[in-house]
Amino acid sequence: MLSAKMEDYLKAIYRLERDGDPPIAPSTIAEMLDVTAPTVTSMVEKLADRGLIEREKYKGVRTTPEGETVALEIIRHHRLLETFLTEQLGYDWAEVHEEAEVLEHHISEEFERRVAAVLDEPEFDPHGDPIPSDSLDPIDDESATALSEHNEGGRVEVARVRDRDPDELTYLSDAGITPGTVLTVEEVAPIGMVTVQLESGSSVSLPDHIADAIQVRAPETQGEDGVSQA
Amino acid sequence: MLSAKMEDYLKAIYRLERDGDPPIAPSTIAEMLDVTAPTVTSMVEKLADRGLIEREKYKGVRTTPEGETVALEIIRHHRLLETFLTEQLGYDWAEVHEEAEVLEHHISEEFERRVAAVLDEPEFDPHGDPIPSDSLDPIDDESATALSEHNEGGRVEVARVRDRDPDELTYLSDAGITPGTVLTVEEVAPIGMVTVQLESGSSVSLPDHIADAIQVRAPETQGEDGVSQA
DNA sequence: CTTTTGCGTTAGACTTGTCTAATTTGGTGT
DNA sequence: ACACCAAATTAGACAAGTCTAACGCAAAAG
Repeated sequence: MLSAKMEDYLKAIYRLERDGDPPIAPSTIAEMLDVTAPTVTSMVEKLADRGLIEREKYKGVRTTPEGETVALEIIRHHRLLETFLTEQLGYDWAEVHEEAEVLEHHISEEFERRVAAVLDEPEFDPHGDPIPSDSLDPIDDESATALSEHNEGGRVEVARVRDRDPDELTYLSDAGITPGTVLTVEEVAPIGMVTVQLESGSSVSLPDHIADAIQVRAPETQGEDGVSQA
Repeated sequence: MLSAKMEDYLKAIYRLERDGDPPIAPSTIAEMLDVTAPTVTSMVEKLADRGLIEREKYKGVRTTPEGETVALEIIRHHRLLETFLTEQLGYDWAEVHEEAEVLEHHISEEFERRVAAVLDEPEFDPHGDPIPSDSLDPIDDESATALSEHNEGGRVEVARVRDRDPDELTYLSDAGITPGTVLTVEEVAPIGMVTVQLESGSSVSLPDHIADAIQVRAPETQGEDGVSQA
């Protein structure tokens, strides 16, 4: 059996592979998990022994297919739990991350199955992140672009919000911005700020680091066709 | 913060106090938790240092009020989870114990509150065990008697089933015996077996160890007054 | 082609929870 | 009162996961 810690490392490595490029340097892992470099060295040795990552000394690591499957399993747990907490227990999207971060390591496969069934096999979590399927096939993550890359006048739909800061998430949902929200880029100020206009007409200004975290795509062509992820 | 292990010891000690009498001997704790005696010695030292139990060397331990509160908190988590798993996720009462045994250590206070609210502040879990209130006051456990102590002809209502063996629990629920079931003692055989008759007319024979685990009380005088725990 | 410098690894220690083996304690039986 | 026995404690070891300090590699700078 894998420990919760090993699962955390695997999840972190997988995430870093998705963003940057393999191999992933120990220092990067250390920073993400807030541990020291020697701690990472000893843990990656263990994961490599188990065949969950490939390791090249002094270079870095990359997940093996088995390691990727483990990471996807944990991510599936995490996102199912986040969805469950919001839909069934009335949590706000700002609160769910922390709770899911702990529980993801402790639920059984039975629990996973039953939650997925109760939620009707959801495909996206409350932040718009895709939930890996039961078969744990790799997910394609890259169909959306950051809001910060769009120019004034662009009309887009929020796909995902890659921010886990509770205050910032609460601010966004209070402002009416959640996955599915359609908005227009009103102004890109040169001082590190983007102002968007919602369909309700209200304007919201966002600092760059938040505009970076908001992933958007072309709006649903129109109307309610029922396949929106919200 | 308390580790999951410390919580397990506290819960075990509290349970043993409820059954037998304090002080609780280390060997008893060791057996319940399936660890060796020296392991218990070192753990009770730690718990005593933290003020959660009182310890008399070579005698045994007893919980302090703070220790009791911790135990009740974990028991509340456990029983709320068992109730939640059956009512909201469709688990069978035979399956819930194991899952709750793990999760009880990992849910937040927020999760506890929300589950309790969704379930409308339940007072009993699926096995008929009382759920400690939010204020964690000690619960009185002793209003019921074992089915095995009743004589032929006695008519009783099942209050709790203190058995966690999945096969036995499945057998009982398949036979129609769950908390709230009214039954009559049909025969007490001298070979370690009790036969009861359900209101449906069907008879069920039970070995002593199961009849010991079934706690009963005088049936609700009659009719549906809505305060039954089922 | 050598030196520097940053990052990674090695060495060694600490904590938690566990074990086995050895020793001590306290009550029992004669 | 003494010996004995069962149970508890002490002693010492180990695995997991972490740290700090010391050392070594390898790529960049000159």
